[in-house]
Amino acid sequence: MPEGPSIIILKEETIAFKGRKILNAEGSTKKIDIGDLIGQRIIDIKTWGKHFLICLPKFTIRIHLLMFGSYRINEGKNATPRLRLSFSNNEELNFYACAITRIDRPLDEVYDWSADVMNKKFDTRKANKKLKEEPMEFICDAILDQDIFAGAGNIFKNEVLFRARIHPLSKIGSLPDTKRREVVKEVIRYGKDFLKWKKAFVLRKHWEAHTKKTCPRDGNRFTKAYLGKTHRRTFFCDVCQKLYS
DNA sequence: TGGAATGTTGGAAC
DNA sequence: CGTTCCAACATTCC
Repeated sequence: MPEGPSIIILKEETIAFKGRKILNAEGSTKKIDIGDLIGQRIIDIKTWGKHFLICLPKFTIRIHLLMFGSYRINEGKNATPRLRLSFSNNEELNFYACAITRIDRPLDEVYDWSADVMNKKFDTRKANKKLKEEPMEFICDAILDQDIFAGAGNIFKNEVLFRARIHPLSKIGSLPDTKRREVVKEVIRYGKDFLKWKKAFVLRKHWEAHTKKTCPRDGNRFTKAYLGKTHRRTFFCDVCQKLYS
């Protein structure tokens, strides 16, 4: 479900609930006091990276779908929702297997919108600067760093490195300037492609590296390895993806 | 059918 | 005290 573009789709599907009053709230979440939501009006719906944000007058509900989270709009499914919001006209929002937290501070204090790869305010120069400040980091870790690329996930990582022809264990500090900038550019470009393809239900069809066995460029067998700080699965071509070390 | 996967967190270990 | 490591969580698919 959940890399940045999927959360954009979630927002588009729920933005009509902006202005609606929550008539009832229930669910199995223990991280927030659900009773506080009842009677509140949704004043906005926002996203930051993989965070889905339901803004109420005095606080915000943050929903993170993690790896397995899901949602249903105006219907349920055969599972206990972590959070269900009910509205007039029998309309409802259901969220399952997600992490829910409450944010009491102003969102502009909590979030740097210019780090969100799906936000038009994303600041390419800042991202480049942050990358430069971590020369010893592997590039595969940097792409997953939500402080630099909020919303980018493991699919982004594999696809972006393939597009830029960079080996995942390249050190940031060893990348030529043009290559480092290319990474930033490709993250944003892949975000747009991801959103477009996901909406058309053809995301997987367009994977060039993620889960793939052979390189579409040269036919070489992809390497699959669990790399970086978080040991996430990484697919890459030893032939065409250059190691900068 | 056991294992793995688009992810994060919190606490233990050092 | 900072950093690193890992278990835990939870659902779906092959």
